[in-house]
Amino acid sequence: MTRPTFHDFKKKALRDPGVREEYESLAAAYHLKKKLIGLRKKAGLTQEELAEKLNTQKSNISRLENVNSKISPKLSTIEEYAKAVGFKLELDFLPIKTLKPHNDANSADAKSRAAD
Amino acid sequence: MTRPTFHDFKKKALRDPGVREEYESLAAAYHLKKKLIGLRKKAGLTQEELAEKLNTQKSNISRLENVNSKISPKLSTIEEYAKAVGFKLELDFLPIKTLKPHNDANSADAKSRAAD
DNA sequence: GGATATGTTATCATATATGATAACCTTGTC
DNA sequence: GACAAGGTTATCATATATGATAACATATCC
Repeated sequence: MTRPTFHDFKKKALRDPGVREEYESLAAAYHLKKKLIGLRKKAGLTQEELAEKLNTQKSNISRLENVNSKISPKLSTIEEYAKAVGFKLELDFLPIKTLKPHNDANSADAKSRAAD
Repeated sequence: MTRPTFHDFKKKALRDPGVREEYESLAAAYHLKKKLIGLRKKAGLTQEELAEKLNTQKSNISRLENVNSKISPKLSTIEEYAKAVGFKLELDFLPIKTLKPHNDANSADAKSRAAD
């Protein structure tokens, strides 16, 4: 694959505190939905086709993907969506960085990554 | 009642090919709850203390963490929990290895992922 | 224009997560 | 035994995600 993975991008981007801040804010709401759309299209599926795989309606897929909708989906919904488009959802818990006045070269952030 | 350990659960689940399909999500759910408990304890909080930080009741925290509960929490619930114990939730989508139609009895599929 | 494909929005019904209260169970301490 | 701390379970009320149907909007193609 020529494109950098999300992990690669993330790793690099998070080194920059400015980028990190934006990343954090986007992560929750906006990023997920764009991510889902991207995965679905990568799988070559329309909303209607995906809806059929998930035994639901295209309007519900639209609502899930729509940035304007304020819903916070259930975990299982995202998991099923991911599986239907060929991906597995993984949850990572990253320690919240308490910004110290000066931080050394090797921040312990990535090391103390708390996910499996 | 006695709660099943993860190994008990895994053995039982993998023994029956019929539940193989379900294994991923169930294991993920089991893992999540264990993960949450670990993070809370690492933060040095009791269920009651965490409940207070989240403006809710300890019984609700228990329900969320309890393996026996069949709920699939909202993403926002997990996010808020994580934040309250000092972590940030990140979602990653990992491509599912597409298996060849060669499915004999001991496919290593679930095995490789189940390793912890 | 008419038709098709894709996605959106509105609305209602239903399922389920969460809030809240109370009772209960262990374990430990006195 | 009495008590407290930490966690569990049951139950009800409420909030909200999801299921379902229909109408609408835009393209695109004939």
